[in-house]
Amino acid sequence: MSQRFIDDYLLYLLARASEEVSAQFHARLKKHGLQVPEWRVLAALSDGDGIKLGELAAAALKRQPTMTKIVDRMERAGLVERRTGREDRRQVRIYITPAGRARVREALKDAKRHEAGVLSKYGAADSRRLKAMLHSLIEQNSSEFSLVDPAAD
Amino acid sequence: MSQRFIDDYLLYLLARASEEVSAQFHARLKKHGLQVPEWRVLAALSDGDGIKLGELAAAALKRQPTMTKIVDRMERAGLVERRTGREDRRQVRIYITPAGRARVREALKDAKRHEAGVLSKYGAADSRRLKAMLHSLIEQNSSEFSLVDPAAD
DNA sequence: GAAATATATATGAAAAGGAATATATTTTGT
DNA sequence: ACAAAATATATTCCTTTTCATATATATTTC
Repeated sequence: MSQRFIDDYLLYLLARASEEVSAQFHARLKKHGLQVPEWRVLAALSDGDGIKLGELAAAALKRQPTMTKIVDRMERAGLVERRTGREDRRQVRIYITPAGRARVREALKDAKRHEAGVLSKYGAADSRRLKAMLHSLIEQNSSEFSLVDPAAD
Repeated sequence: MSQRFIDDYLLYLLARASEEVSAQFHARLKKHGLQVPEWRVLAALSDGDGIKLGELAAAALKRQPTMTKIVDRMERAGLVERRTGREDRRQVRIYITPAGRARVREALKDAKRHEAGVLSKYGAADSRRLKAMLHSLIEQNSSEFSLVDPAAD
């Protein structure tokens, strides 16, 4: 048992667990020709089109100016498209294209398979408990403002 | 209850929980004049000097070339110093300076206070369970190779 | 013991990210 | 209706990180 502060420090454990668990899957994303933020954007859009750019930034754990650039890239690549909001013309709503949908399909399968693999080491009850804890941490610690500017490091 | 895939997807919950919980503390780090990677380096060194640069990269969840540059900055700022390994002269061992130790002291207090605040919403038993789960995820999913190149995204 | 291989860190060009600010649109107060 | 404030996104400029590769030292092999 290590005595180092960081080895039992919640924030470090969360960051490290996220890194370690994600690493394998993120390697697979490359084979689908997707960067991590692109994957998150497509995954978010795949069950609900027409999200505002700012909301998409929050969903993908990026800041708004960063998301502008990500969407620029993805629009050039033909994966998503921008449409100006009909009611509020300041808004930019993002839609997934057929090409985007095709690209994300296999990645989604991989994601589900990978998640099942990770959780298979724990029982259904423990898996539920883990997710419940994470949900709770997210709710308890997300400031309302973080919707637009999520990772105010 | 949201039905979106990502809202119950383990990798997303981990990343988001890490972001949300860390955001408040990372804001405080700024007031200590520390960037997140710098904080992680000092925190790691504060309970065990003389870590190899590569190990430090793994501890701070960065890649080795990135850590070279972080240490460059921190060395210029007088927070750490490099010493060539005595046995193996390829190695570079990193040591915290008195200035570095002084700088990290208050941040460590803040970190402990903040962690206690986050966990206070859960009982001692649940807190232990959460940390145990995270430890388990880290162990189960860390490839040996990831020590040198941790976040092989 | 010299050549080949492995390991640890450094470097440089390019990409990504962040803070601050600009622009466009909508809302609010009077 | 008009100016001021608020909101949504884009742009600019600068710092940080990454990828690929180079360099230096160690180890192994023949």
